[in-house]
Amino acid sequence: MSPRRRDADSTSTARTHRRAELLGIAAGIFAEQGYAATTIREVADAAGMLAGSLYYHFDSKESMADEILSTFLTELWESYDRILAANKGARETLEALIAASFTAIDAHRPAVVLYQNESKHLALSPRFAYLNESRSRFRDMWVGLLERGVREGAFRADLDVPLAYRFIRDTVWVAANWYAPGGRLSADMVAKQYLTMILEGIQPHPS
Amino acid sequence: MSPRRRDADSTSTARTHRRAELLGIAAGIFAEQGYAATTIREVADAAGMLAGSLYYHFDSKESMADEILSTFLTELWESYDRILAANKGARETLEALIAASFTAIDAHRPAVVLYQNESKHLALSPRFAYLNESRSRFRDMWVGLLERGVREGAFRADLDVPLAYRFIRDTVWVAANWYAPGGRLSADMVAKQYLTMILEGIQPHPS
Amino acid sequence: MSPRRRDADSTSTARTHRRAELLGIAAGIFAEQGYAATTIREVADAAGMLAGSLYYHFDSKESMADEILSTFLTELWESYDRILAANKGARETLEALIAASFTAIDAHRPAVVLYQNESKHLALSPRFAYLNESRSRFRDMWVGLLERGVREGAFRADLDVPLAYRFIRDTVWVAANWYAPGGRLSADMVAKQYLTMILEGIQPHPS
Amino acid sequence: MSPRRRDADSTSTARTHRRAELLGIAAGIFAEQGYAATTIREVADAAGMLAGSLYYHFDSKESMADEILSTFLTELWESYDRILAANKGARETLEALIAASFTAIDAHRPAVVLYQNESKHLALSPRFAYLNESRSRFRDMWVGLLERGVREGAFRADLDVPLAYRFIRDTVWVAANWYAPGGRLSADMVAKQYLTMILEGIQPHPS
DNA sequence: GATGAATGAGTTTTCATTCAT
DNA sequence: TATGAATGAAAACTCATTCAT
Repeated sequence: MSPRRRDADSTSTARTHRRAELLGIAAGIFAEQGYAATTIREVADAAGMLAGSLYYHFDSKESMADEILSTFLTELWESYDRILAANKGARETLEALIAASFTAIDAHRPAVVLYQNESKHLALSPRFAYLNESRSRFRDMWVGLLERGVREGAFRADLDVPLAYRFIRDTVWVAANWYAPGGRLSADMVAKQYLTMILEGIQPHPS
Repeated sequence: MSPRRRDADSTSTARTHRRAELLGIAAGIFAEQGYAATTIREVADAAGMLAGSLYYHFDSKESMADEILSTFLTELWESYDRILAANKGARETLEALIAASFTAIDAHRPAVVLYQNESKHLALSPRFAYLNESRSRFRDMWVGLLERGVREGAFRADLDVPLAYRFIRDTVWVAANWYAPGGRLSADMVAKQYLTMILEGIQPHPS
Repeated sequence: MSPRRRDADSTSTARTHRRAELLGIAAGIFAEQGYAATTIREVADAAGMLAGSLYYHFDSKESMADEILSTFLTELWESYDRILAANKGARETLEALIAASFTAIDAHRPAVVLYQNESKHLALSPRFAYLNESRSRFRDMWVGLLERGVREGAFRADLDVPLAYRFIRDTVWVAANWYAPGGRLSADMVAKQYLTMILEGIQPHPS
Repeated sequence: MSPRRRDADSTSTARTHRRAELLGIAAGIFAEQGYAATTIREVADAAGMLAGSLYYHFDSKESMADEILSTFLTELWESYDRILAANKGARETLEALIAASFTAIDAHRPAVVLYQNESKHLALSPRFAYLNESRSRFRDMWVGLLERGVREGAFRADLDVPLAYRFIRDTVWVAANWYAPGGRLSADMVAKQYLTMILEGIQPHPS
């Protein structure tokens, strides 16, 4: 509206875009090589600029990882919260959560790999305290869901819930390490297959 | 010949012991913090010596990782080969392989974590070519086993074998990240539970 | 000639004003933090602009220091030269010089601090040769004055003139580090007190 | 006594010596060029080693400044405290404090210059909080002494004590900027001359 | 006049490694 | 066997400066 408004908007939008672009590049390399093993220069090279120039956009290497992870987790929890709010049965909820997780892997594969591989060390620094919080919420969500499912008869009565929680959590997220968007299997198909294996196992049905 | 012969022998044994001890310390820190994020000084500190002193025992940081990984893989394959040589049915073989894997996790947890997290990057260097070989053998073993199981009717006919291979591989090895020797569940018990989940899933049996 | 002539004039005046304003800001920060420890960005922030924008006004960081110092020294010497031209007795001249110095501190405190702290290093570069010239003139002026005062009986006969020169010089200029314009004591009052201490010391008069 | 005792001692002594030596070199360059304008490489060059090697001895550039300043201040206060404990009259105490200050300048000239030029900025960081404490104690000591002297009739009744405190403080410490150990005037002689100027001024005695 | 994005040279710092003792 | 002191290469980061818009 104001004559300067469009400028301000386009500028701020452009900056946001550039940041996102650079973070995408960084996330890819962090995921591929590991955070500690990646140098700022490698990221800058991939972005077509000099190492120092990255510091115009970001405070530090750590703040890049921070932004990658927090952005990813925010989006992830939005999708999880939507599912939980739907208040479906245990089985359907589990199904939706797993599908959402594979959708997240599809959309943010490098961020997932980074989270998977580095969150343990990063969480030691106060700046990354939210990683621990997220982990707790995650555990509570799954354990709660599994316990409800056992009560409701959706899951086996003799399920070791804490163990099953880890089983599912690991199994799903580690898939980010090999999942290739655009490969033989789409995220949806992998999700469906994994769901079947998790629910019914790999043995033939006795029925 | 030398009057110190007996001494020399005992020294050499002691040296072997010391190496193993140091490698155990190194593996623990590598696993905890990541290989690239761990400094030689941290390892030396934990061993109660100065950084330079480690070089009396080892050529380089890389050679420590090398020795940790190759020792672990050698042992692992010995146990796998024994199982494969027994020529049991697909289901029993899978059962034994998973049990052996958890036994390995129990005995070499840091090495497993190191393998899990770093083998991808390390394998790029020729020195670690054996990592790739092991990975291939591993995949062939599992894919072969699963295909045989499908043929024999031990596993579901509609199993996506490559996917199931990854499912099992990831699920088992990632457990090293949280498994605590001496915790609530022994390696054997975790193996049994995981086996049930892998074979039958988490749903109640329709039977 | 040009139809924008009047504009151009007012613009040029405005430019001069803006320069002076920016130099004032820069001088303040240089004085507070030290020249080397101050970044162009800090100056720009304080001026409400971006670092690059300062380069529209000034060639370089060095040229800012240059302009701050040369402006200050030019004014200072004008006031000194007026005093020297009056050809008064040694005591009265000293009195006037000290008063003028405190007036300069009052008017150009940051410039004085900058001169005090940085002239030694800056003077190494040819661009700042005038700092050395000023220093020499300064010394000659004071040593000459003190020697004359000793000859005329205005100052103690046993005065170590080079030492007294430094004593006075340091004592006066270093006051810039704590003098606060608008504080308890005006520049005039500080000058008077300092003059008394320099002339008569802090002991009571035996008279 | 113990066979390893001599080794341990000589080692630790050697390290202390080396540290002190390096700190002396660093202090000299810091004083000459300013702390911020001095690079670690310059210090290392002067010490005949590579920049990185300095980090075997010191954590950071800042910690070098820290150690230089704290060592100096500790020694300075030891000498001041000895004087204050003697409980002499105001004039004699002032005399002794000024002499002690010039002795400190003689022994630790670079540290004094560093303190003089950089303590204001450094004191902003919590690590250098002791600089502010020292400054307060310093002011209290001098103000107390001057007030006592005025009461006892040792100093002029109309003395502006806070101003006189600054006058003396600055006058003495700034001398570190030009004082050359081994020059025309020894520290003792400078102290004596300064003391005369401070007590009696530069005018001839009316007596 | 000012911005936003970059450069490039330099800074502090890190760290695997070496080596005389 | 281990220490203490260093090396040297590379890391993260800084900052004065440039320039198209």
